[in-house]
Amino acid sequence: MPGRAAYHHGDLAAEAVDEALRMIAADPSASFSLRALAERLGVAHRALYNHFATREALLASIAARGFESLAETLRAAPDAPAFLAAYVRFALANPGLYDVMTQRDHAQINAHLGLRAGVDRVIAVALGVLASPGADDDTRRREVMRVWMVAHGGIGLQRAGMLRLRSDDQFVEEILHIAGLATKGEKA
Amino acid sequence: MPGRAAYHHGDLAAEAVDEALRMIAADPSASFSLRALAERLGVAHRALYNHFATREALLASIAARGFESLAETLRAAPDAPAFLAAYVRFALANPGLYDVMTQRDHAQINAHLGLRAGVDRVIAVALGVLASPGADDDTRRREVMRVWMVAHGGIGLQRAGMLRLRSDDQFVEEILHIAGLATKGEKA
DNA sequence: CCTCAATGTATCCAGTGGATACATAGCCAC
DNA sequence: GTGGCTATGTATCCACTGGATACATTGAGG
Repeated sequence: MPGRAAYHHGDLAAEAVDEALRMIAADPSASFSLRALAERLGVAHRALYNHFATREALLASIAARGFESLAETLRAAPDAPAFLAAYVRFALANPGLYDVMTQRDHAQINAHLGLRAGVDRVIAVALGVLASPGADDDTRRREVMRVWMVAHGGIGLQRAGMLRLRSDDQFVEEILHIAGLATKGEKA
Repeated sequence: MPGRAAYHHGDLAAEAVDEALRMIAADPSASFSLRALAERLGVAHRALYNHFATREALLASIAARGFESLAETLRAAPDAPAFLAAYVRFALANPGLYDVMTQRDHAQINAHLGLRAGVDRVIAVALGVLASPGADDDTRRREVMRVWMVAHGGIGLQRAGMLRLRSDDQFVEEILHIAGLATKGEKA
């Protein structure tokens, strides 16, 4: 449980998440290991279990931080094309983190308070930028989901090498086109 | 490599892929293990390495079979809504396999011949069903990519529990709506 | 028959997530 | 103070993983 001050180490829970984020950013392809994290923190690997019940719980906390960070990034987007571009660039710039964020198990998202909150913040920002102000809730939700699905799916396909696009810049331009949010003439 | 007839076991390579598909279908959440597979085949776990250089190579072969199977399923779809519905249902019905298919590494897809071929077959079918016959290649490709991105992204979000849709049927109906493909009597 | 390469086996290794048992350190009640 | 309580961290073990090396078996072709 965070919030507790320093006993031996000084808030190990927070430091663990910080260091894990650094490790994941440094080498997204390497699978994240509790032992490697513990070694970097100069701590017995078992110490982490005093703060996170399982490895998955730690990953959920990392994901939560990722969604907070993503929401903050997206909040700067003035319109739909900027939103989509920012989302895609975040995912491509932080592939390991994006995986941790989006590959959590169904149940975990609702179980982990911070994670649920992070996801909801992203959705809230999206509703503000992407949805038509006057429309009913169902329509607004669908407008958001459409962009989200295109973005999430496009990222997955791009990273899997299914698309034949060379650079990430090219991909961003292309996905704006595909989503119907062309950079010049754009619709809702 | 395959093609070789029975020495001790009878084509172990083919049997390994078959049995692996069964295991993945039986328990998608369980992480696939070479030892468990070998035990089911009644063979030393190291024997598999005589046919597949690494675990990833085996997974690539599994993915190739998955794409073949998917292409065959999709070929029956008469129009775009049916195509999208069939794709989504395939993924939701075979979650473990779909993960193996879509989470291969970029380089692997082009390295593994069968895998590349399987992906291309799916794309070919998609072009036939989803693209406007008269349009130029860029437009046709984008039409396919748009549906593919919505499908792939939607599946990922649904499975991650990001959407709030209860049943898979509900999800199929919703994604047809979101993709702008009418929801009249379609069912797979 | 006899060689030889393909195939399968035995055994080892380092690394993993996780569990149990124990040591330590700070806080509070007395 | 002091003694206990609980949160924290450590030591050690376990079953399991992917992978490597060394060896046994098998069957086909000379």
